[in-house]
Amino acid sequence: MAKVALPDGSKLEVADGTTAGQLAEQIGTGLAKAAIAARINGELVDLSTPINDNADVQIITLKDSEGINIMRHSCAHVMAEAICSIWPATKLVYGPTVEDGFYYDIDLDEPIRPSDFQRIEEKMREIVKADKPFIRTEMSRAEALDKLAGNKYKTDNIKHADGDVISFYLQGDGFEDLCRGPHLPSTGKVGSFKIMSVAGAYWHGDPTQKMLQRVYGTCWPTQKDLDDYLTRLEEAKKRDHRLLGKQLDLFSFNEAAPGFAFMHAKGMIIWNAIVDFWRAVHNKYGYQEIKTPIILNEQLWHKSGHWDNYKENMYFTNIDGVGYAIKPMNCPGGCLVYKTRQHSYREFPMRIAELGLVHRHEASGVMHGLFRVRQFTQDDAHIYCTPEQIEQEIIGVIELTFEMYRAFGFEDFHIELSTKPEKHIGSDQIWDVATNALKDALKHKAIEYKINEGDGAFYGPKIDFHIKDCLRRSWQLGTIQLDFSMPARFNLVYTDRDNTEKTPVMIHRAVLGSFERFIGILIEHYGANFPLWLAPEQVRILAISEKSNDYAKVVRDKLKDAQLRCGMDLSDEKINAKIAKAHSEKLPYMLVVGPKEARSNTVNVRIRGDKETRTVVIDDFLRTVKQEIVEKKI
RNA sequence: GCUGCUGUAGCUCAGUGGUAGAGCGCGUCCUUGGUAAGGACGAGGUCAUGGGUUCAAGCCCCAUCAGCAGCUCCA
Repeated sequence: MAKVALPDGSKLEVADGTTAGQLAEQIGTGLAKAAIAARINGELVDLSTPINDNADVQIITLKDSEGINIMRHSCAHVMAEAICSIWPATKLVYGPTVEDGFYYDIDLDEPIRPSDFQRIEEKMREIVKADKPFIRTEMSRAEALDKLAGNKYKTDNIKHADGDVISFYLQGDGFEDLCRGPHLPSTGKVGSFKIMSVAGAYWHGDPTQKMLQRVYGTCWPTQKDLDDYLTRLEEAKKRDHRLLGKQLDLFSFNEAAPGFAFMHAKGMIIWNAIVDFWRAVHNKYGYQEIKTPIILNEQLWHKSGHWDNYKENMYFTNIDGVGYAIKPMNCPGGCLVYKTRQHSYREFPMRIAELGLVHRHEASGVMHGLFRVRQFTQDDAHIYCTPEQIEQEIIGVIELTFEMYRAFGFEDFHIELSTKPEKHIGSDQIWDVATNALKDALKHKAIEYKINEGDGAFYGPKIDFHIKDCLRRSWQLGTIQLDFSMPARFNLVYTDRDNTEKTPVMIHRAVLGSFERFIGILIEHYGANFPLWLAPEQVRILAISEKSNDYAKVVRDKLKDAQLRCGMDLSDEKINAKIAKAHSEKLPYMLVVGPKEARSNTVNVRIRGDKETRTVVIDDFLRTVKQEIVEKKI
């Protein structure tokens, strides 16, 4: 008999050789039915795995996230079988689970098209209906390599696998695939699925390798779960800043300037509101603001290291036969400003901000609305300080960053620390000092972070602040980069207490990152329902009929005098249509005015997303909304 | 940059080798109204661009440009 410990602490005795699946039956028929895999002594295994003595065993069901993932992975195998049966020339590569689904990379010369999805799904349904058991077989690494000799993808997978035991899974009596497992007991346990998309993906993520086809699918325990997921995707798409930006006339793009955004009047109102706020916060945190040229002599970029490390991303031009570059970063220009006069340690830390317009040549395939463009405005700053001041300054930047993010209602962001890349300037020792300074500051603020080895800027390590868009794609906002190299390259100096000249430390930092991207993120974050302080049109007055147009104008003038961004709908439409239109334009406040309101000097206030209305005197309305703007209420 | 898909009215999209379509929006007129879209009429097109096939191309073929999804890369 073998002793088994269950997650609730209870102990159970089972006969030697009992499998995890049989154990589930022993615990209860309900559990046995729901069981799809097990965790024995911390390791996820098939239900067919025998249990040895003194094992901790947990039966995994679809209620566990591991269970869902196992089902999705099994679904990937079902899809692989379906694809192989339709296109026998298919060579399978790798089929992992991802958030909300799975994909399978395949090597097949004939492109799979969205119009093929239906017949793949039909084939998959056949396989699921046949309820074929997943049968695991194991062999040694050498045997596996022998078995798959000639299959470069699978032998490569074996080489990357841990341990000496290599496993295969057979679905029924036909399709077999190399796989670590575990899997569902049989294909019948696969829930509701859908093929989502197909796209190219390099083998091993390496652009020099063959482009494979990556078929994405999703899989959920029930049809309702799948439907809910698809509905969620639809809802998310409605928040897409590219659609909302067009619908609400905020910005546009044109073939004449791919990757360069045209900001429209309404978009600029949001932009300027953010700039005003940004200036106020930076003033509070002791920053000065400068502006440097967009075009600078090529020699400067040789000196800064950009020529050697960033040239592929830069645009160049020529003035009177002399080479110039369009700046991709603001730091060299900032260094020139620093050098215009002497500096003392007494001035430090010197926090110099710049809303700098930079141009970077991005590959054509990576452009993405306002999130990835070729021209953007960075809310940049360079802090010049002594080595002793680094940690405190970084802490200050983190506090400023959090204060700004909070003002926009962002709570869900994560932080990454990136270390020395292959292409870099500066000694290893300098990199260690800089990296540790960033780590210490994060530790001091008790901030959790992820490390990205080799992802730093070429001049120093960095801390990045990331946020997710409506479709859960992650985007970088702010960044803090420590730089010991650029000040030396530009011979920046300050006079220290002991009257000797020393090289300052430079901290590059951006909080919102790029104004363009940040506005895109805000559009998705709010679903374009901007808080009052950001809304392009804060209030619209809707006249009941032409007879009330004059009163509407009186109200409008009063609100304009109070600095509110106020529009007026005097069109030849009924009030219902005016409300519907204002609603579709996501107006925060609608003021309906008719003869009644004109008589009493009031407005009937209708708040976005609220069916209730109330009538108030104009001055009361003004007081309330002005307070809401001052508070930046979200 | 790579793989695949897409490109038709301001927007969203139908369109089967043989006369260019709808809804919304826009303009004019009617309507003068009370809380999420009143009615009539009208204007609006180099079917992305350039080649090719064909008696005939929005539709088929090739190239280019742009967009979308993903990969790689990045704020």
